Amino acid sequence: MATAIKHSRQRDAILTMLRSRYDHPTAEQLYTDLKPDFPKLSLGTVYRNLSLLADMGEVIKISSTGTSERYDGNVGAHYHFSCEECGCVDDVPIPVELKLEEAAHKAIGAKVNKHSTVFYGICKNCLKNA
Amino acid sequence: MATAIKHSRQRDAILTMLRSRYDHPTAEQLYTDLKPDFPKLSLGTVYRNLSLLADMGEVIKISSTGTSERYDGNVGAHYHFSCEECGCVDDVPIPVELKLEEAAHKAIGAKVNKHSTVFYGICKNCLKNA
DNA sequence: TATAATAATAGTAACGATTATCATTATTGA
DNA sequence: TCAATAATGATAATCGTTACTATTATTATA
Repeated sequence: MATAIKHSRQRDAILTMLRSRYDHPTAEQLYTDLKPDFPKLSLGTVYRNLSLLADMGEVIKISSTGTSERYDGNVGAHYHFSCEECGCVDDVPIPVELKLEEAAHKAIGAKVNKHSTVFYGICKNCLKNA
Repeated sequence: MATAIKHSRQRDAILTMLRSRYDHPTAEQLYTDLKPDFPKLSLGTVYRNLSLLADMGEVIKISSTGTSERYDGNVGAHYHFSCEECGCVDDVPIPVELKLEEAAHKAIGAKVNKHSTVFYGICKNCLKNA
């Protein structure tokens, strides 16, 4: 039988924090920001819970050009923008073209579960400072 | 002044091989497949040239969920599909929605240079074997 | 064609993000 | 309260990628 999942204050805190912010933090950033509340928190615990939450569909992992993965507590379909200058990742509030998934399915015969779109360029802030 | 670029048989071979195949190989795969022709080839050389070629716009780096980056010799705008079962990455031959870039620009005020879309699901082969 | 200047390579060490290990702690059901 | 066991914290290990450096290959010039 599947292993039962037990509650954990750390996991709750990770999910709560992810849902309360919109900067799509890395595991390291979450670790740093949760440290004050959990002085004994371990980075491994953050990673372990993030992948657990991702498996459970509570969290989304954002893979973009750059070193580390970022996480998002908003699991609804939406787009992201990644700044090539400062590395920030923002949400892009425009309607998601879900019909592309159907088109992709027809084109290659695969079962398409989701799609991920990341826009790349220079963010508003970096444009201003240039 | 900028450092001049000298020819290199290795770089040519990497680019030629990338352009001749459609499986979006990793640096490691390219290294393995080029080894017979270049017995002294170094993995570092493959990485160095891939990022050089990417900077020159001759090659595209595909970031998807999974461990290593994949590379594509087709630099035209197109979509990719990543199989959650076998890990293969295929092209998705459907028209690219370039107007999304304009919509993204209007929505967040950023300068949008490009966008990358990856579909996720189960590929045709894996569906057949299931 | 030989030579000098220097970019690129091969080999290897270093690095950083992520995962695995394991003794200890926290959660949960009885 | 207690027993069973999942989760943690601390740390080691892994793996993809980058950096370093002596040697080799390329290229322009004499």
